[in-house]
Amino acid sequence: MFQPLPNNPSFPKLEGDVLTRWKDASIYEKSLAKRADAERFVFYEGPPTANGMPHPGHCLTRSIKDLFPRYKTMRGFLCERKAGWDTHGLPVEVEVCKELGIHSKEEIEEYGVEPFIHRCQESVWRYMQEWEALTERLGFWVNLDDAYVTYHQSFVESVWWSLKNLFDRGLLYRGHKIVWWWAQGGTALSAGEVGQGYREVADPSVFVEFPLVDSPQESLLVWTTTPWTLPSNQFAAVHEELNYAKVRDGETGRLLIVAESLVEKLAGQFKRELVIESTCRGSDLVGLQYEPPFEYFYQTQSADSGELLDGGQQVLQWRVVAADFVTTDSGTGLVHMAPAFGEADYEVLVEEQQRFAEGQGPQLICAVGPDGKFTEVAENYAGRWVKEADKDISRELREKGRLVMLDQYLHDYPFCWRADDDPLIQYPRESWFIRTTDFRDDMLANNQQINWLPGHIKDGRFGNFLESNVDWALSRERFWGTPLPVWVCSVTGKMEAIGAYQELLEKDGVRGTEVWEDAKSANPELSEHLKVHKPYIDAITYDSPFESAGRMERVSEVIDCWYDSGAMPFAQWGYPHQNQQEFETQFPADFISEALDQTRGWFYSQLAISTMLFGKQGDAGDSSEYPHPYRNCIVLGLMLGEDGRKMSKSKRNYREPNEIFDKYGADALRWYFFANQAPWTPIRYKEQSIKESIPEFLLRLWNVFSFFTIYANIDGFEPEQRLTGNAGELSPEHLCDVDGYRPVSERSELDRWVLSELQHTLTDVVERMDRYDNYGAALALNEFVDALSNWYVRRSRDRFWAADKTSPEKLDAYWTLYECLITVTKIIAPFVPFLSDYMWGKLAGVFGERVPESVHLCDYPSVDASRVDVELSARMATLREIASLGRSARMNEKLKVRQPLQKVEVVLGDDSSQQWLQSHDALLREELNVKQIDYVTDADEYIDYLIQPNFKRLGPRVGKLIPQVKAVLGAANGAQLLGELEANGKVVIDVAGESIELDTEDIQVRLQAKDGWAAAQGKNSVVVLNTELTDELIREGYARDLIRLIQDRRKELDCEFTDRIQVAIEVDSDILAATLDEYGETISAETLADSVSLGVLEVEAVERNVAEVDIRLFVAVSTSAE
RNA sequence: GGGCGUAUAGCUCAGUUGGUUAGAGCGCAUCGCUGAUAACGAUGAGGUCCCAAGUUCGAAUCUUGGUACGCCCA
Repeated sequence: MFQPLPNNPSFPKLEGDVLTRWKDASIYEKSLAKRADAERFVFYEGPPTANGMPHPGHCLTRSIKDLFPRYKTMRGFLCERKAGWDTHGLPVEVEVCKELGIHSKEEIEEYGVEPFIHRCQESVWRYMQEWEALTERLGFWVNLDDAYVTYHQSFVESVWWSLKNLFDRGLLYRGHKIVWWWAQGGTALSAGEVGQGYREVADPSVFVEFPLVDSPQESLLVWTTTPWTLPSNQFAAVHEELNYAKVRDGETGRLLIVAESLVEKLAGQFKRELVIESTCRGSDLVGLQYEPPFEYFYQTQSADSGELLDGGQQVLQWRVVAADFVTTDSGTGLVHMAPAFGEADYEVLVEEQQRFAEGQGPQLICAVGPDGKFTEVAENYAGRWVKEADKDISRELREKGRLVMLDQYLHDYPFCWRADDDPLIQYPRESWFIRTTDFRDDMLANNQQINWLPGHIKDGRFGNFLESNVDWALSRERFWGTPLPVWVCSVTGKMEAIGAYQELLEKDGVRGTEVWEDAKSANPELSEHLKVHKPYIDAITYDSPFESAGRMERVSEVIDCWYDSGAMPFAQWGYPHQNQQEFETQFPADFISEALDQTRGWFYSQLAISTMLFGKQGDAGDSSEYPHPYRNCIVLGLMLGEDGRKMSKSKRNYREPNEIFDKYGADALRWYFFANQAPWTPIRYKEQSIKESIPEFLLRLWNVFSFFTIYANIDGFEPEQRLTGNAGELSPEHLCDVDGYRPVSERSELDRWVLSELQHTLTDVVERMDRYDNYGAALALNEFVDALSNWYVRRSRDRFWAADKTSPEKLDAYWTLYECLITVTKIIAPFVPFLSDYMWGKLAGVFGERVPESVHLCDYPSVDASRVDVELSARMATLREIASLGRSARMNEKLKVRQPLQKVEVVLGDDSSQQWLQSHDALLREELNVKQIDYVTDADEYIDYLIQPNFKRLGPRVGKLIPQVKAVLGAANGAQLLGELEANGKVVIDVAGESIELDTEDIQVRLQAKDGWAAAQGKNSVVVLNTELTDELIREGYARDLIRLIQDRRKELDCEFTDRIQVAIEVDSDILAATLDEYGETISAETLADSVSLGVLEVEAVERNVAEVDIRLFVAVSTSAE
């Protein structure tokens, strides 16, 4: 016997019970053990960081990350799921700084790097419990006990190994990077931090003349909003393709060179006449030398020149160069270049350097120190904060006669998010780079083989990003990160990279290890992993192999934490120092998924590192075939709040995951994620939508499930008694020998239909899930559950309620529904793992140990194509369409279903199903409440046959004639044409002088009900009602009205359904009185009434209305059930 | 400024290689059911498929150009 179900299911509670069972019985571990020898499906966990609270976006990624591994496991693969944690980086440091109430790097150093690092390491786990709780509550099966952690020694050493590999191949180098620099704090800010600090300010807007060396009365006119960068000017840039004009300044009489298209605009701005004297191309200007606005560098370097690679000499700087980014949107079409203070400017410098022979090109000049103040070189401004010097610089330029115009310019400019008043400046810092640009083509080739979902990522966002690849700026001048494993010789400056801690210890003359040992003995609690971190690792030095007097000391930087995460495919195993085999069997990943924001993050870092190490040019592995390290990648959309805007704690525009779990449950949330939209569309996280996934799917399934258990128990349907021995996984092959389980072919059509639909659904789901299309799969499932509930169960009620508990038909119904439920339970297991396992527990649990203890230990049902009956499916669809059309026609005629009708006539577009439909008359009669159904072939009376060409078929054949074919067919006598077609198998029509032969496939028939009939038309059929009502039919209708009113009243009176009642009706209507007379028995039987009479009872009367006649209804409860 | 994406019913979203009646859920209206019942079902109203031009016999779908919004980058 099945365990009775609670009346009102509480999904959250049920999920709690399931979770407990999973944990107590180690179901996850068993699911892996079962596949121990199976083919692998490799999944990589993109490590989240546990020093922030998990939010709804993480629920989405974790749901998707759970769905496919569960699915693949049930499909027979071994899918290990190693968790991981991203633990390094600036966000951790910032958290700790907040705690300590400090900001700048200096303050951290004052506080002490050592205690600071200790705090970072502790802080990393701050929200660990919340993360673990959420992971578990959501049903994300992942091995948290064996998680990889990016600060762990083994992980760090793997990263070192990879960096040493790159270093040894000459792919790691030092260069400059222009960063957003917080001068007061002495630190660079990440893009994210910079983005937070933009605000609108007014900066000076200056137009400055750069007189040409060879023609001092002519000047280049440039524009800048940062006058303080002018002393560090090195070039002026033009666009080669633009037209430039020499204009006479009406006020000074000087010649200015500006973009031609801007002359008018500038004249207006300067409020002076600018007369064009001549024009030229930008390319004509390239190479011209000019005099920069300040002398500081010019006075000593103006004559410096170098040897060009393609021969000849050229002056190094203060000349015009070409650059593509020059536009005429603002400014003058000529751009002042100070490579120290702009990334684009710096790139120009690098390009220029590359034109010269090694060591001969222009060097970066910079008149500003890291503190944001002018250095000694800028004589009169030395020691002044750059922004504050803007005014004086402008004044000096005016005095020199170089300033054409000074104005104010409103724009957005970044400030430090930690110190509102400090504007950031762009500033060059020395930095380590990885030469990823050498691998651009390899990465592109690798990318081409990746299956991206959605597909546009490949050649869109991600492909474009790879196309415009620049070298990876790897180093960070920070504290909590993987130390860059490069040691420098104190004498020669030569360097080498170290690939493991042990390797370091084995160096000659190694010293400094005691710093860690002392710290550890002073505080034995310290994590061993810290010894590979700052400051301990910095203390370790060794004898230089390059110079006997030299010592090797580590460079001070740590690395970008994106490198850590990108290294996880091998670093999670500590490869190659250990676990070689684990790495090899778990590389590359079959499946990963993260949100769109990881395009330049984890998706890139993984691809880049893998391509460099294991790709065609790599030497670290067996240059596996592309793609690696991941084959399929679902890129999730961003998650938005209730209002469609960014989720924001302060706006409170979203619900906390825990609140959702408590109110609706994890399955509701998961189903909402899987079944509401393609996963890559930006998802609106709305409580209402999550709530709605319950009645839409979960509850509907639950109701079928509940219906089954109730009646199975009433009827004593006990599958566990009928099946002896091992029950397998209750698949068809195990059920087929069971007592009372008839072969499907012997069962009723409805049974065969629903089982066919089930198979069809399964086929669809498998096919879609294999393509990583969870949305399509969920839609198919939803449709099946709807069909099961609203057609199969509804149409099978009679059999479930039949008195004969042992009839084969009744048993068929139970076995069919049981099988459907069992199979659905398995199919939905990866989607809604809680409800499915709960259902498994109830439905299969009756077999005790003869079946797997959890649905998650089952195989995914296997597709049995022989059970799919396409014809039956189509016929049933037509039947359902007819039923629906009948209801629609009644609605239009305002003939409610309670009113019986004598007859409907059904016209079929295609009569091949007619016989079959006729054999289901009873069903249709009941659905439509009619006495008789006629199938009509000659239906000219009711309908027009609209004949249309089959466009898809005929289009290619007749091309331009299609409109005329359509017209000819439309004008033809449809019935006649069809008759001819039927008789000859073809018709010939004349169109524009050509005869075209058409067969049945070439046309499509549409039925159009004629006016004046109570008819409704569908795709395949038309249903015409006979609306003529006899007194007899009317009385029958009234009887049903009365029954309903009485039932309503019973409900109002809170009757138990076994309560007997007495009914009296007071009415002034002959026909109603006659109805009562005629149908008294029926009414009594339907309403459990002991008596039904005309008149009154000594109880409260209710006013009601039947057929627009007022009645007073008396219902008295005569006995109560025990 | 560049790249990518999105725009379809009141709301949230589907729409399969272009095929002539564009779908679902929610909401709304009407009706039904009352032995799955604090549920459920049916039917219906509701659409210039953002705009414009083009390709085509035929465009929500393809092309181009706009507009709006989002994300990434500068």
